[in-house]
Amino acid sequence: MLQRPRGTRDFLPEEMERRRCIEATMRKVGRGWGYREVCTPVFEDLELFTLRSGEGIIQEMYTFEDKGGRKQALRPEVTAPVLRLFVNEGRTIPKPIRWYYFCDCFRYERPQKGRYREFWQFGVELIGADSPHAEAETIMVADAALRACGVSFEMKVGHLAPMKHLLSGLELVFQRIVMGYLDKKDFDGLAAYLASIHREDLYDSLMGLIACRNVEDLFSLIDNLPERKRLEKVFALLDQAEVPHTCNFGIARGLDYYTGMVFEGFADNLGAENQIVGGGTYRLAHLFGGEDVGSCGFAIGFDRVMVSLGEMPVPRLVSAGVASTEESRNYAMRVARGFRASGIPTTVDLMERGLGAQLAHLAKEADFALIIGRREQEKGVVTLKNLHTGEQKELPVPAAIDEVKRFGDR
RNA sequence: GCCAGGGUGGGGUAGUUGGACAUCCUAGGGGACUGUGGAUCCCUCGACCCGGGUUCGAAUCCCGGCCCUGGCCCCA
Repeated sequence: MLQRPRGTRDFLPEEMERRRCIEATMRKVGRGWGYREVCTPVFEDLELFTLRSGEGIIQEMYTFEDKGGRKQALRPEVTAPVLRLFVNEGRTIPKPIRWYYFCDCFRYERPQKGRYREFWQFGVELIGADSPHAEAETIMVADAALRACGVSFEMKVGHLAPMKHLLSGLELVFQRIVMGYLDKKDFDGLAAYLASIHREDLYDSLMGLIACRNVEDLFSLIDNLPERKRLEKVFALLDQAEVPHTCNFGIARGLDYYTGMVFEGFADNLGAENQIVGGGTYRLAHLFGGEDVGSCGFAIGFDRVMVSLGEMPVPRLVSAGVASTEESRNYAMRVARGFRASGIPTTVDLMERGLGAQLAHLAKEADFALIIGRREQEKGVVTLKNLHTGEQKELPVPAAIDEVKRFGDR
């Protein structure tokens, strides 16, 4: 038998309803902060992603050559496509640009809990602004989105400037290696590496830096940081907005295009793959031939949010189904049309079953049964049966519709 | 790429010191039943992950692969 590709998932209606509900919550938060949805192709020129992240990522992407010989890739993330979109079409849009997206992405990696080869990301990009207010807003939106969904998480906020300041005496390649060790929390490896390049002196200050838990700690360690004012402002804004967070100046985010504030959020109840959001301030547009605009953004791992939330109940549309005798079928169809026109999902029997069997089936799927036979047809009414309580009464169609609506969505 | 544990009808399971038609529940389909049946009765569909090997005989033992679940690595 054919099976679905490794690392992918099928979703049955119940789970889809749960996913759509959470998705709608995220969209609503994004929209509420003034972000509007954009959509980019599911595949792009491979170069778009290697420009952003380096050749090394090719082995973790779904790549292919199209019939014209072009090297293509399924998108492994959405920031690069959105910035490409900005460079192509966004130049004349007034800044700052607030965009959000909800897209599926693809990575060829070994699947495990919270990691799939096809996964969904909700993210925002704030293009053309990287002020402290912009940086703070980005974190606030991420926080609001996760909070609205009911996720329990911890937000760690940092800034690249202090670390770059400490490492300013090193060449860029060495800086990256050091930041790699710090990102992995491999302190033994770090010490060994620093020794190998004869910069043991950096070890203590680096360890001091990552031990900082607030800006006061930080500036007692480094008092001549040029970015001091803006950094203080970001954290002050977060405090004023009462966005819970911890400071962590060891966040390196492993990429060169991040330029300032960086942040990561971790779900409280997940295993190895517990990072549910990541973002920061970056400069990327110039790589794609655009103007060099500062931007901020984040991406939420939607599937991890779903894993973290578990099996929560979701409001469901109240639904009805017609149980009718064959002779009254035409009248029943008319009644069903009226219910549907009022926004109530309504089914009719397709199996030519008896009235009893129709009711038996409806009891498993619907909230209300609309029993329709000769009696109802002659009087122009419907017998409305609440399938949860078993109560039933004869009502004119409009009154029956009101009754179902009054029952409300569950 | 590495480590551990697992794969029996659609879902959940019994059975593995090798031995007959592979157990049960549930879901699905058909019929009886024709104004209340989420019922009852009858019938039915449907599985040992794949490929080799050992053996008279393999769901059961061995090897390889695939997939699943965790973890490591990576994580844009």
